[in-house]
Amino acid sequence: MAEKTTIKRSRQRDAIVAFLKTRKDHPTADVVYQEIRTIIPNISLGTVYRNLAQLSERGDILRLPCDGKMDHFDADIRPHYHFICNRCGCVKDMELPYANNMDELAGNTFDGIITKHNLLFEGYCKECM
Amino acid sequence: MAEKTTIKRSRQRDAIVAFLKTRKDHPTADVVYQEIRTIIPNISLGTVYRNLAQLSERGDILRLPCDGKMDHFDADIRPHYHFICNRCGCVKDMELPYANNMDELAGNTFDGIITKHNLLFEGYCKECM
DNA sequence: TTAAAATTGATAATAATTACTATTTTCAAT
DNA sequence: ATTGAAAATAGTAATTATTATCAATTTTAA
Repeated sequence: MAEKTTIKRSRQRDAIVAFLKTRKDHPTADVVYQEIRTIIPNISLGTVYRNLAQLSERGDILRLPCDGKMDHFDADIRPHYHFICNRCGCVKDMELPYANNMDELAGNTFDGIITKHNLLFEGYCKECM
Repeated sequence: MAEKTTIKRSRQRDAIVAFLKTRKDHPTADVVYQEIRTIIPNISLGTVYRNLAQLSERGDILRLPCDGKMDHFDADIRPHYHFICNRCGCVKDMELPYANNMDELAGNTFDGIITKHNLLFEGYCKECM
């Protein structure tokens, strides 16, 4: 039952995490791939996808769904909201306080269990205005 | 400049809108396709995608992005929030009041223009609990 | 009725992501 | 340090959802 699975470190995964920590712009999988390739030239794109998925499932990074566009990834795991520019596609942090009680509040009027919420703002960033 | 484009009605598009209006569960494009096929057997999947895109761009229906899963479509165009079940994937309406001032509020702490926001709740529906 | 433009069905193409598999790497127990 | 089982990888193939293409059909204003 309890699928015990030992996690072993890898140079590739360490590099992905280290790279994400240097960036504030929440790169996509393909950007991570291109950048890591400058360090580990023969890393596979599948490896990048696999590790981004594993890391976000473990809670070591955040996966940011962006309304149909490609997911972005964030090494800052503190819950916070994001903005996506409809022109250039950049993703930025919002300074709004995170609504910790939002799920509980929403649950009061919902027949089921609410485990989380995702709030994404859209518009145009200052560079695109 | 102003791309004036006359819209002509079509049996296929009328059928898609009519179908969506009979449903409260916000179907995906492929569900729309399967259902419309019982009325118009040789309708093309491309036609369904094309019309769902056109209709949502015109504001006649809502496109609901669902955190990486397939988009769902809603004939009820009054702004409201949604929930997606992480087990069965169903999408349901939330009864929460829509925050009309959210974009303006968020704009106060953001250097750019915010045109809209998308709030999606996740968890388990009552059938899946 | 007619003709220009929108729409369609059928199919091909694309883009993003996942699956597969033989090989390599990691690491706990010797 | 050595070993061996499990995890991870590179490279590639396959899949999935969606969009593009285009000749033929349909719509609608004049």
